[in-house]
Amino acid sequence: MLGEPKRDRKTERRTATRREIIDAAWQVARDKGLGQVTLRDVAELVGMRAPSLYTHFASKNAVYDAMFGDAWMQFSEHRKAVEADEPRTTRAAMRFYARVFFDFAVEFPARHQLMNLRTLPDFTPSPEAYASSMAVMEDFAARMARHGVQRQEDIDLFVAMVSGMVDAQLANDPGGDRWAALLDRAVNMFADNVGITNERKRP
Amino acid sequence: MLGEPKRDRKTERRTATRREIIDAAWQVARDKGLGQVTLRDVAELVGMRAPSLYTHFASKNAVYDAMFGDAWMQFSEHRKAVEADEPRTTRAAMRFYARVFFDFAVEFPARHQLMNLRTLPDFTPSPEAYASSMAVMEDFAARMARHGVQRQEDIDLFVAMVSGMVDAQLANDPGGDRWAALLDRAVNMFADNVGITNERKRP
DNA sequence: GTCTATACACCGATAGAC
DNA sequence: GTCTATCGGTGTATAGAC
Repeated sequence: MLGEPKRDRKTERRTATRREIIDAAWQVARDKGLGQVTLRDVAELVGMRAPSLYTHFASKNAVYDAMFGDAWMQFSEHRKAVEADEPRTTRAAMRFYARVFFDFAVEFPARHQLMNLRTLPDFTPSPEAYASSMAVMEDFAARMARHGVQRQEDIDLFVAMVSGMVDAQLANDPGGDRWAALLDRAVNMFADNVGITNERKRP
Repeated sequence: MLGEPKRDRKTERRTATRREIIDAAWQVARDKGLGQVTLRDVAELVGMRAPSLYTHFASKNAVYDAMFGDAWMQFSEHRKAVEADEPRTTRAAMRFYARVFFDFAVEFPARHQLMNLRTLPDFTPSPEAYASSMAVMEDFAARMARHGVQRQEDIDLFVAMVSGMVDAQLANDPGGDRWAALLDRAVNMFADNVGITNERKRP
């Protein structure tokens, strides 16, 4: 009797197709906006008809859900990719965290909208997709803890502040740097508030 | 010969109908979400057919534009209505400004989305509508100036921070108070940063 | 199993009768 | 000024070809 093949080629093909569909959806979102993603446009980019997408996703919101999880995965990988540049002193590290998040968000507003706002009709991330968001937040909290910032309220304040800078930048000065130029100051303001008194190094 | 009538009854009726349409659109936005506003639903609420709305507005985005201007008018009037409660000391006044804005936004997320985010497909406020937003901001800047906060960057930082708290509250803890409870702390953090050293009174 | 063809209900918008 | 009729486009669903 033959054993099972080492690799399940059928499953591999399915996940590859899902990957293609998600990438196509990102491209449409980047070109036309998050809310302007239509299944017909996505299907055309991957060389299919719109109804065929239902073979791979149960609904359009299921595509959004996969994109939500994917976006936080992207951020997680991007953070790892720039990890070598992370400064060793506390305040500089915090400015770095904020800048990485800010630039990532502003570079692709539709993705930021999906990740950090709840403006899509009838879409709420599934628990599985939300988990990838939580993983990033917990990783961030751990880094902040190493700098002596332990409390959840501190993390919440930092995140809301940086995200607010992003939204102000996108809504009131798209393409400019009016709020980007204020980001370092905002982080220093936060560092003062949580009692970071010097540029002490991490252990 | 008869002179012109003192009041233009036809114009009055037209503006009254526009008012009815805008109010109906707000009701739909509150019930179903900003992006779920359909001309058919709005028309039904005012007792008309959808195409008849085009007699009063050139497009659906023209309705959104009128709502945008109306929303900032609403905030302006609400601010005046609570003016008597404004504390006389600087930090308390700033906490008050933030709280008034925060509560106004959280009470009606769809309105906040229209006022402070740019997530509606193909909608950008017209210069006329944006002017009512600018008027509110200039009034706010004047109040902050009386407390010794003069620079535009300071105002920008304050606004982005408070708006960020609103979005974090709506996206990550809808109906709760996780970020609402951090608002006073955020304002005090800002006051420290701009050098408000005491609870000095306004002149 | 995967995809195509087709249909449905709804959307914003326009044309033209009255 | 409001109506009916209608257009192209949308998300969704199902039947059936291969």
